[in-house]
Amino acid sequence: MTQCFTHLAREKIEAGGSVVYGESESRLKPIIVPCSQKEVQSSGSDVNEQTESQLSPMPIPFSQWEDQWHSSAGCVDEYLIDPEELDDSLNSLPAQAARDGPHLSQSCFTGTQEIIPKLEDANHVVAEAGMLKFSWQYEKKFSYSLLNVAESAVDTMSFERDANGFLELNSSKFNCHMKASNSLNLQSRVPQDKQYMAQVSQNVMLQTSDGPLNEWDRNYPQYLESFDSVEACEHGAERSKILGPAEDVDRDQRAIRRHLQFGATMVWNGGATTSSIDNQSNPTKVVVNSMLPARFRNLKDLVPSSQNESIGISSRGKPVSYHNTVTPTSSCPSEFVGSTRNVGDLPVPDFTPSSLSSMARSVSMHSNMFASKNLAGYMSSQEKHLATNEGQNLANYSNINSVTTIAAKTNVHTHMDDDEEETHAVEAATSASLPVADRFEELNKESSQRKREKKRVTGTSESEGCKRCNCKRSKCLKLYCECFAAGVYCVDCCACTECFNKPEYEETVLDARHQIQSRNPLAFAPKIVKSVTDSPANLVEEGNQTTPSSARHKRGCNCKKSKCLKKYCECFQARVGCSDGCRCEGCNNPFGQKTAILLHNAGFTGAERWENPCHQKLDTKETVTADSIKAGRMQCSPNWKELANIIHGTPPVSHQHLGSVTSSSNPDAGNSSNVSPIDLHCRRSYQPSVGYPPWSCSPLSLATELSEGMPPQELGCHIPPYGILKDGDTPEILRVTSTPPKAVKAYSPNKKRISPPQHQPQGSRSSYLPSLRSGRKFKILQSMPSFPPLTPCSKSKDCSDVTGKDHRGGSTSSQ
DNA sequence: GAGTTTGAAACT
DNA sequence: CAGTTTCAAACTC
Repeated sequence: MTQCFTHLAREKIEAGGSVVYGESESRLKPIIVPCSQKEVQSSGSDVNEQTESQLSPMPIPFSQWEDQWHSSAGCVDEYLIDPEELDDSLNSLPAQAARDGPHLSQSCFTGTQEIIPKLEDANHVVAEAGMLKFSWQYEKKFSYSLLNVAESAVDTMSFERDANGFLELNSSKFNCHMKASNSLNLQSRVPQDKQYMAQVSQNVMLQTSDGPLNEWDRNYPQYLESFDSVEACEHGAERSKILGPAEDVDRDQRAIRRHLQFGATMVWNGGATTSSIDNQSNPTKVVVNSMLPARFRNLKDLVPSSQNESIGISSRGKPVSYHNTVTPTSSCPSEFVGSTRNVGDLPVPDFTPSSLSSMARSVSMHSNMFASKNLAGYMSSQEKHLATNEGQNLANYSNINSVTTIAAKTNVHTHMDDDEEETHAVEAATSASLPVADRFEELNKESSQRKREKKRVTGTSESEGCKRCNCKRSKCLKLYCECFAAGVYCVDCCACTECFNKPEYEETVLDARHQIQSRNPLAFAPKIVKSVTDSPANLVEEGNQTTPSSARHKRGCNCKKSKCLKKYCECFQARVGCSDGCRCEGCNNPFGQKTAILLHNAGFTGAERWENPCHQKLDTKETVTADSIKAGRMQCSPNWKELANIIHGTPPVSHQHLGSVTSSSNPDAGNSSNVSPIDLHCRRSYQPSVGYPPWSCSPLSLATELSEGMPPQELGCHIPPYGILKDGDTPEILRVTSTPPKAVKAYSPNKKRISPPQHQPQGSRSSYLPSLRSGRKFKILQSMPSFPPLTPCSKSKDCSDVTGKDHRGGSTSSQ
């Protein structure tokens, strides 16, 4: 699938406290322009002119970036939005921004009242070649990790304000040290043969003016970059194919468009120039490849809201007042991020109730004051209910003024129903003159009581689309807590006690997250990973939920007694099949069983081997029992298996470049026909990269990419041939490679991947490649040190995060 | 709804 | 890093 990433149609450019909307004038230089370079980057629109005076006096050394990577030819800007699709109000945004800019800068930068919309947690994006761009401002903390699949490198950068209030970025990976007063802009060109998975998390701290909060609220979207602005474009991809019938899309998007403003921008500009150009000429061919529901992903959604555009259309076609727009962030919690599905050739988020719930939860987390209430208008009633509650209460907790509250209520009144009483209570509390903290405590207490009562009545809050935690002792600051693990704050419907996973305890939450991430940098990554290009044929439907058949649990389960037939099993719970990464016993996972094969090869007699059926194609020397096949146990995704193999084969290579490994060491070598595309993919991806361990491939990314294959699945999914990827299925990275194929033969996962750890003699792991199961490999990779934190790593925590002492990960495998 | 089971997470 | 403990969800009655 030819895919490139572009950025949203209209860049919102913030510089020095002003909002600048990048228009077509910057097409050839898709950079979020720092103020000082604006005149260079753009041809000078009215907007720019008007806001120029507001620009920060501190330029961002973009030139450094450009010196290093800039290739305008390689990053032709693309504006995915079709002007014709923009309604008048949207089309007027730039001018409007120009009008608002100065005003906003005055009202938003000088205040003293602090509001802390949470834009915490991750947005996981897998992107191919292109231009990664960030633009943000006002953040107190911003961390960004980039997993370079191709180079097997992990970079973590952190951004924080220094003592002088300057935003500071340090990154050795990008050879960058930047400071800026109000905003930072960063871009990183992604080579075409590279593929990244980026994880961004941030906390945004905004200060409001002494002006009306609703004013701030209204303007907020213009100050926050669209976070979820990773866009992919694909030739021939019809918009309707992606987003559904245009009519529906328009309706939905019109309604939701401005409620998805996010705290930062993460933009990929299409690196495939040809595609970019084509897409530019045909902006309707937009492939959205991010974590938002497709219906939210039209670029319109990313266009900042404006004061003028105060009327939208609800999902029910009713006008909805948006003048106090809430702005949920698209920074999705991991579980939602991992929950995408495909429509056509395109990945779109899973809209199952659970996903929606996750989304709603993420909204609450990421934008605690910007309720999900608007978003809720596009959810199922259950989800609306949830979002309404969360958003509403959080909005109030966040010291939104009564005007906003009332307006917010208006927005969601159609779904208030039995929550109305609560809302009133919240409003009352909100309007009271209690300190925020006290108010929160009070509300929290009441809320807890209510939700417990509610839960008692309904049996489970989940029936309300509100599946939340019930933590008693973890304080919701450990991964035990589902909310915390999902990267969202606990909300009203949680039944937790002593909960610290609330906006009020931001620091505590962050500390806890750092601590956990220090053990496992990817602890908050999606547990379920899937191919971003998973085709609809790969969807396993059951009930209302759709799970990509190629999706797998990142780390695998470890079930012993449940046989992966109960929700104890994380794979089962996630409705994905088990894979090599699983250490389960007696796997009967209906979504796909792990393949258990008894290998009778000499030296491995008696060892239970978890085999990849697709390896049959790769390694004919290995024996797979016919019974296993008959038993339908060859259910794993070939790609997934390959992932396991790759992972298996990496660390023991002893840091040697895979490409330098002679093919003679590989039985597969010399017979390229036996090498699966995935193999090629990964092997090519493992091209030596200076300074980076060749195996340091992101398991998540790999998994995501590798799972493109069509794993045979039960439940009636399409079952393509093992190990065979159609040309169209071949990831671009497979086609675009600068590494000679022979380098691929560096290792054969098959030949050495033998037995699971528990059957292995201690200490013998290194003697043959893979003895490690992928689960453990995942952990290994997760614990893999990041790029030499080139950066001073002001955040020692962050540094430690990636230096990873997480060697514990596989410990559970021994259970 | 209390008690039990289960497996992930955390700890040692 | 294997073994153990803690934890909370899932499950059973």
